[in-house]
Amino acid sequence: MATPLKLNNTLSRKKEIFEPLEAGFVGMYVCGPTVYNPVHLGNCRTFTSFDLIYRYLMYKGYRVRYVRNITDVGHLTDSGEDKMAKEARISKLEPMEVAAKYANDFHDMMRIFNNLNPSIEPQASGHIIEQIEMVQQIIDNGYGYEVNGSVYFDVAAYEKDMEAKGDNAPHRYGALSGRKIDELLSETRELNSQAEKKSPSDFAIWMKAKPEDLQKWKSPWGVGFPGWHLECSAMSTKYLGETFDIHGGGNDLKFPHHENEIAQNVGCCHRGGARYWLHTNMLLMNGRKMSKSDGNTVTPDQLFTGDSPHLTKGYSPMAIRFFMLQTHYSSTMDLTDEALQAAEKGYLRLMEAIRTLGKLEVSGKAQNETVGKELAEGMAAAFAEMDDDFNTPKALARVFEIVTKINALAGGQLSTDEVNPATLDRLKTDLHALIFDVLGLQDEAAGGSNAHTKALDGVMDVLLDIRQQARTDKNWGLSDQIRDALSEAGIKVKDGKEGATWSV
RNA sequence: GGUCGGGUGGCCGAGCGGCUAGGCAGUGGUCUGCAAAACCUCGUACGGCGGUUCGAUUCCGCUCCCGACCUCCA
Repeated sequence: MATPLKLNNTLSRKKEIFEPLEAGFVGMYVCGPTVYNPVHLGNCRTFTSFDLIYRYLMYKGYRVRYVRNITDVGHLTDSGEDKMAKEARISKLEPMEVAAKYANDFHDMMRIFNNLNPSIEPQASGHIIEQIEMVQQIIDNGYGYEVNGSVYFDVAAYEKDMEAKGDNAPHRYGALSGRKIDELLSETRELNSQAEKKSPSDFAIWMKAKPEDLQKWKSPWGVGFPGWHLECSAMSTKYLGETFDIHGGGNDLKFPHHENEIAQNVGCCHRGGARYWLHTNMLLMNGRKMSKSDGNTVTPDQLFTGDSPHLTKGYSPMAIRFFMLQTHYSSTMDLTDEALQAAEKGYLRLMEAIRTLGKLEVSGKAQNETVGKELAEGMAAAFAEMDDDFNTPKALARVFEIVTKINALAGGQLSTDEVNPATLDRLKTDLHALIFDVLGLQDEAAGGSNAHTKALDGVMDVLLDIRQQARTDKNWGLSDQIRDALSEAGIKVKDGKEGATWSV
């Protein structure tokens, strides 16, 4: 650990040095998807961001427990219907079938983007008992009240106690999202249960079920279901404890979801849950919000196939992942066809350079090893950028400076005498670790070791030998014919100083 | 309307009180039978108007525009 890991804590709005509760261990909770429809591309970006954070924490040597939930109950639409139930009704499925269908879809997409599985992936409907207990505890602590079988969180009562603790109490309601409690209290909102609540800013932690509701459980307050927000408080507490290290999620969840989560945690356990909050920013397309209603949207599958009016072609999952990595997780990211093309080329150049590095041999005969030192410094700088709030765009910038040097060594513009073999080995190890283990990229063009790729290697050797003979004989017609025909077949031939190489 | 975050060269996108981001595209070269690739070179950008400062793209104020949340959405 050359430099300390710093991260931007959205709770304090400051960049802070990360110190886990228990040395060597990290507990991280990330709000997962509500599984009522196919995964949104924005979801992919959010979870890819946390994947990289997860990977980097592990690279730093931490043992990480990464909890990412699946919400399958309690999340209501604006008309007050449960999202799961609505989809179940429309598609004539059991709510659990809806959950399974879209959870599977979600997992498939996570795998395609090479996101690691979390350590634990709890589902809200599987933690009803924990949620009921939490509601009870909140009531017992004086922050919840029951009306007609529903239970609401009493924001005013909560805030009064927090205020009494002093102005700097970190868990005052609104502290995370920058909301002013007075404004929230005076806001009038058209919610279904408005009449039952003492105040508009109160929110349901347990909701009475209507007869037609499909997902409902018995509770001390009658048959009902837990409120959205509660599942995250209950499950993070269960698996990570009343206080844990990192809580993440999309920017749009800051309010009310995360604000309410903190209130529930404190309201139940007198502790606020996470010490560091991380929020990822939104994905735009062509400078505007992705929105189904005006057609300014694209699905992950469309992105792969290119089947969209917004795209000129399809892009591979790793090109897209690389594209995401070129933007900091906390910045809005603008998806455009042009930007994707640029990212794809950059990704391919990076992969090519890593393959070149694998074949590179150096002598280290020169005394000073000047180039070797630059390579080592560049690599250290890249990791230092990762330590600075997971700054992947800057880390990649350092990597591309290394890429140029690798190519120059291979092309003869830089002398291989200037790099020691040990330095080169170290570079190979570190670069692999950063690109594949931490950033989670994969070399899509790298051949496997199966019989077909071996056979292709053999065929290519034969063809390139024939072409080389033709070139020696100055038979340009034949050599160009081979090159053009291979190009047609999707194989690029590149003539280098030490013979030709090829790539798919 | 309220709260918050942005507006950077042709495109995307980092960053910062004075010193090269990086990728892609473009310029001119080197290499090559040609081409591609690779390498070298160049480009002097920070929405507008003021202010603070020896000096601001970077700090402050105002203004315009965009986005997020407040209301379903990562």
